[in-house]
Amino acid sequence: MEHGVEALRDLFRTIARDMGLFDKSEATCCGVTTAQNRTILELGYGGTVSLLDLAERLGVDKSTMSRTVDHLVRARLVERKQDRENRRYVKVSLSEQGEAIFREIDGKLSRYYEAILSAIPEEKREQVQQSTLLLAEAMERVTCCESCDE
Amino acid sequence: MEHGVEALRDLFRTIARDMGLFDKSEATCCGVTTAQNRTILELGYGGTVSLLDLAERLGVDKSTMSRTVDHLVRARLVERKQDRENRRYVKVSLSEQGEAIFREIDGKLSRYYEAILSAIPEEKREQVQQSTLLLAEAMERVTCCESCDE
DNA sequence: GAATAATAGTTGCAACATACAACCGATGCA
DNA sequence: TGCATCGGTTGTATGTTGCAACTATTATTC
Repeated sequence: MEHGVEALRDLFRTIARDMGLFDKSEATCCGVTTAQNRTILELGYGGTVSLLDLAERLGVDKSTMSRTVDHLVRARLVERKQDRENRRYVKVSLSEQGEAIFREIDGKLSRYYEAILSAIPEEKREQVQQSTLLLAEAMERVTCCESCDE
Repeated sequence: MEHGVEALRDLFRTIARDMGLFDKSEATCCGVTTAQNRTILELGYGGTVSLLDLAERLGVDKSTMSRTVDHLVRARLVERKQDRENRRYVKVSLSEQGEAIFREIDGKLSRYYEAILSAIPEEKREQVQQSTLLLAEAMERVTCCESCDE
């Protein structure tokens, strides 16, 4: 079990690396930067959200988020709307063109994960999927209960 | 199996998100940026490498790499040395202080993955580790054989 | 062996990402 | 009514990113 940590870490290093590379290629293919890509995905999956919400989900400062949204608005991919109920809030959502880009990226992602699944021996797929779920749950529990400096 | 792709993608979204957040916190905790952090890790695990090699592994342009190394050299964490055999090459390696930072980050990573493993039911750990290996192998095969636009 | 090509790296440039701090307007609370 | 808080934006400074042009070094070709 002890040496297993090292192995797990190594594996995650390659996984993170591969995901990062795909992330980049996927973004540049669609003519957006990776930060913009992540924003589009978050909006595509999560629907309309406030700017601060968006910043929190992506783990960036609200000022950074504001400017990334600026770029996307200028590119006509995203729309800013003031919330009528509470005028402090800015509701951010995908435009028509933004939705199109989202569907394109989403399709790329589906094909990517489809390819990964296909590359796993058929009789192992069930096990891998179940394990991925366990892993995701474990990570969720760890990241939300742990500060960085202890 | 078909709906499994969607599930897998969703899981990976949360995994990628959590890893990204940890990546960031781990870097800022040690006083370096995430790009610098990745560079330090690559040098720590991979030893002395050429600049172009480093750029390729991290998936960035050589100019970007050159400048990131600049910053690390200025911060005394990394050393540049011309290769005597072939004077075109620049050998990049961690300095004494760079090694120290690396060990610090490496320790953080170990504790992180240790925590994740601990958060997985004991009787499932073996399975999860095996699955992670399968997944990493599958991703490796997919990313290296696939262009982004098909 | 000299001309040429290819390779490794650096630098100029322009755009974007990033965080912190200061600020502004809107809302909540006392 | 006045103060605090909250959501966002803007100023500032630094880092990241890629493309293209450049230098220096090595390999190739004739």
